[in-house]
Amino acid sequence: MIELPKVYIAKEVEDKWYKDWEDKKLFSAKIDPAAKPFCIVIPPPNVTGILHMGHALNNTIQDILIRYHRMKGDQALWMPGTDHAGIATQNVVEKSIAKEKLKRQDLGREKFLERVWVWKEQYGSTIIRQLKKLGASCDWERTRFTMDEAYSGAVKEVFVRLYEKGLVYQGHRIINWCPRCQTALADEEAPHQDLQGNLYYLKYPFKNDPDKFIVVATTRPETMLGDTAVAINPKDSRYKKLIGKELVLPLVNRVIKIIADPMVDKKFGTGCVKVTPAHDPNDYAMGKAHNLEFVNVMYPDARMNEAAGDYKDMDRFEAREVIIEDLREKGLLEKIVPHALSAGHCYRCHTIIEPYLSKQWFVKMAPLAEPAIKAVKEGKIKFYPARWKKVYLNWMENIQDWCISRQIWWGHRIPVYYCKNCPEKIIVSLSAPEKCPDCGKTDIYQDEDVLDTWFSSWLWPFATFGWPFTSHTSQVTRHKSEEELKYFYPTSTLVTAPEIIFFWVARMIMAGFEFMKDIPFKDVYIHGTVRDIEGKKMSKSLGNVIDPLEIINEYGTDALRFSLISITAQGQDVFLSKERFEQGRNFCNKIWNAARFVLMNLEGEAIKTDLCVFFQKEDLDLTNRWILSRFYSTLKELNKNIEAYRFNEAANLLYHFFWHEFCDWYLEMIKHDIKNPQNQVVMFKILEKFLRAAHPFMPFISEEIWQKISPGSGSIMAGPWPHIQEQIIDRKIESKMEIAFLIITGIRNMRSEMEIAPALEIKAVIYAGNKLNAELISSLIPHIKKLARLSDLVVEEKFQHLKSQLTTLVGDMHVSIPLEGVVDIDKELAKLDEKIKKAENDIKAKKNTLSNKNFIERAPTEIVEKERSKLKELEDTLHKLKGVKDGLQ
RNA sequence: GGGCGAUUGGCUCAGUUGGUUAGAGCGCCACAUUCACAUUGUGGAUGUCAUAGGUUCGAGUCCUAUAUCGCCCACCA
Repeated sequence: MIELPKVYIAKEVEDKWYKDWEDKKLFSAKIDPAAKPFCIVIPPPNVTGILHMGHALNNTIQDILIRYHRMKGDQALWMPGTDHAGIATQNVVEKSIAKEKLKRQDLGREKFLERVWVWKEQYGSTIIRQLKKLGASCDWERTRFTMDEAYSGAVKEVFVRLYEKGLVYQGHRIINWCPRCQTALADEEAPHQDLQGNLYYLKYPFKNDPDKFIVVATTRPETMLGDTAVAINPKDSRYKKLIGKELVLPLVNRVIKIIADPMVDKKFGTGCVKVTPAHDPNDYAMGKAHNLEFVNVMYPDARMNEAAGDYKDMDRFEAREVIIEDLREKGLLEKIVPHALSAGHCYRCHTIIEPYLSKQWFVKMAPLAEPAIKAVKEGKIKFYPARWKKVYLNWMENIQDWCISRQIWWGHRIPVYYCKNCPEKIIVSLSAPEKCPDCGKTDIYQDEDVLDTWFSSWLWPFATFGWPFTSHTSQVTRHKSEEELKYFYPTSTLVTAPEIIFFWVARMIMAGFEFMKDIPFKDVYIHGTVRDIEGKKMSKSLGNVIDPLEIINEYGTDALRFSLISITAQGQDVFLSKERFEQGRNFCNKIWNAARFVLMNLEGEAIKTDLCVFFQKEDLDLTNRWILSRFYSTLKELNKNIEAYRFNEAANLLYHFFWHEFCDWYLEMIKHDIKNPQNQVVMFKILEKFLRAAHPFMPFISEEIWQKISPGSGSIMAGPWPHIQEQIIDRKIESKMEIAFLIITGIRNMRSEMEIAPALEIKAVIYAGNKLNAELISSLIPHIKKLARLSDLVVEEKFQHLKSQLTTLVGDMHVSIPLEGVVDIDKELAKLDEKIKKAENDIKAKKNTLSNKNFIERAPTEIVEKERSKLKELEDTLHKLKGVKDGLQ
């Protein structure tokens, strides 16, 4: 007999087993030609990251897949690592040095980067430690960082290769500029958000007739300082004749021309557009087309610059106010109309983006997109749920060039060098050239900018294996890495959130084709976003965050994982409240106590007995055959659902089987005959196999119990996944038992209705209807008697109408309980009559109310409705009471 | 402007190619406690599956509109 404590205390077992798994290197995967590879690369969390519910969900799903495949015998590799997260990390470290009243410029590039590395060493593994708390079975020895030396080599290699292919180029363009982070951003990094702004109508006087104006409408009046034209639509009859006329730009007194461009919408505003080529992408295009001057009026921090004259040094929004006031004073402001608009916001600091003209590096995307589109269209890569395929294709088919240079310090420095003597010369090279290839001088300096973080993470599925292997010092390790990449690539499944599709998923597919000539992964599982119970995104500023570590602390990791998974329908957002985790905790406790019960009652030999011995003998009774059949049916469904990424279904299968079939029915049935050898073996085997099947979902409790029941047999995670025994699955047996359950429930129901004390044993008669049923029921008599608390159960073939017996129908069988001597029938009848009388009176009263015209007309409709439904309820009750009375007589 | 998702008992949600009587968790009501588990057990109540049409032998599921909510994308100044 093995004894377990009464309550499962997660805290006391989790760390112990995690350490044991790590010590035994159970997470490590290696090349095994005899096994199938199964590989997941983790979406690398930011080094600045701390575990939130999104991570918890994302990594639980990955861990389930990895543990499942590992138990199935695959070489399951979960490649871990972190992302240097350029802007985010730089911001964090800048904040930290700000406490010392320092700016990064005070330290200088080198010193600042030293500080970032120190910070990274100190805090960068926080998220890794937290993933371990979650039970993540990553192959930690492989942990990569996107700024590792080898990884950085891959990034450089890719830049150089793409440059040589003509796919990386430098361009002078309007890009998304974050004035706070002071860097360019890619389009995806500047998501649009709706704003309530104004449309300002400004009057621009004609040069030759200063009393007359043309009126332009703008949402950003401060940019007027940089206007170099006013545009109208060439087909606009109102303004056609004005084309070529000159205006005097107010406040700056620059003479600008009226030009015609088809891009102008006649219907918007006045139909006249101020053109600011240096501050708006459309205006930029017009500026190019019409050969206009480009006047940049802002500093990189969005204060107005010298070109803004008197407004110099004002912030852009302050300048906006002042300019409007100045124009108003001069009578050049026609009106201000409230106007809803949307503007890009920095995805790191939420500052409103300034479209800004600058020189940046870009990747030409269309050629890269082509094979990536094809692969998804042809189904080589599948999205789960499939609807994301459309989102992906839509984006890919309209892909824009990717701005990859960032004006920050933390990141991969662009491998481009310039010669001070040859200003036009661009040297793209993996390492710093010693001298200029043109003039031979050594006055060489590197591009100041770094690369977009995503320009490194798009290589994650293969760069983590050491690609392109140039940094390997020895042939042996190089060979090993190359072989590993061959074995594990393409990886199996990518698990991520929808907002990452463009940033990362799409780009990995492109990089995969470009550099590996193959897809990076076969399946993409997109899970939902974790939200609070009101559907709001969890965020610190809203204060609605549920901290997974707090849940782990309070309820246990398995409770967290199980609860999270069981409510995550494929691809749907998850609405969470703290109470949800009680379900997982309760389930853990149920498993714990069932195991405790089994172990308490287990005799030594059962553990060692081979289940197959019984099967061959075919001498298992109905109950045991039933639970075995149910287990394997469940297992079959479980496999199917895990493989179809239907994790909630999988979790619910485990839950339902264990709680409501194994505990509520099976254990209750065998309880009174628990020392029966076949019950001993079957209950033990089911527990054991269930633990294995539950392990990917609930790794800790399954291991803890496993170790109690199978000491010395190694970790459950290294053991095999239960094998489906098709021959045990028997629908007939299952439906036979279902009939028994219906009978038991029927009797319990009648007992409850008659208010028969639970402890009181009564008699029951089953009129089976035919011989077959009669035989079946007879074999179940002990179970039914026990579970329905019967002193006696008689099975008859033909139904007999007897007095004082309450009957319920189960299929074609009548299940009756004689009430004579059990309840005082006269008393019951009297009670019933009283109830019936009261119901009838109530109904009368309600009907009276409802037939009162005044009431119907004057009372609020909801009150009337309430009265009506009350009446209906009463009528139903009456009907039922009469039914009960009929049965009793 | 385009696209996507959601709408099912009091609450939160499942419901996989259309197929018997639409499920779960939580909550609620009644009963049970020397029994592995009150983080429990037994029983119960609550649904015109958003609305209107259509296809079908059959629709929560498919089609077409409509409404409400949410999300994503987009260069209307």
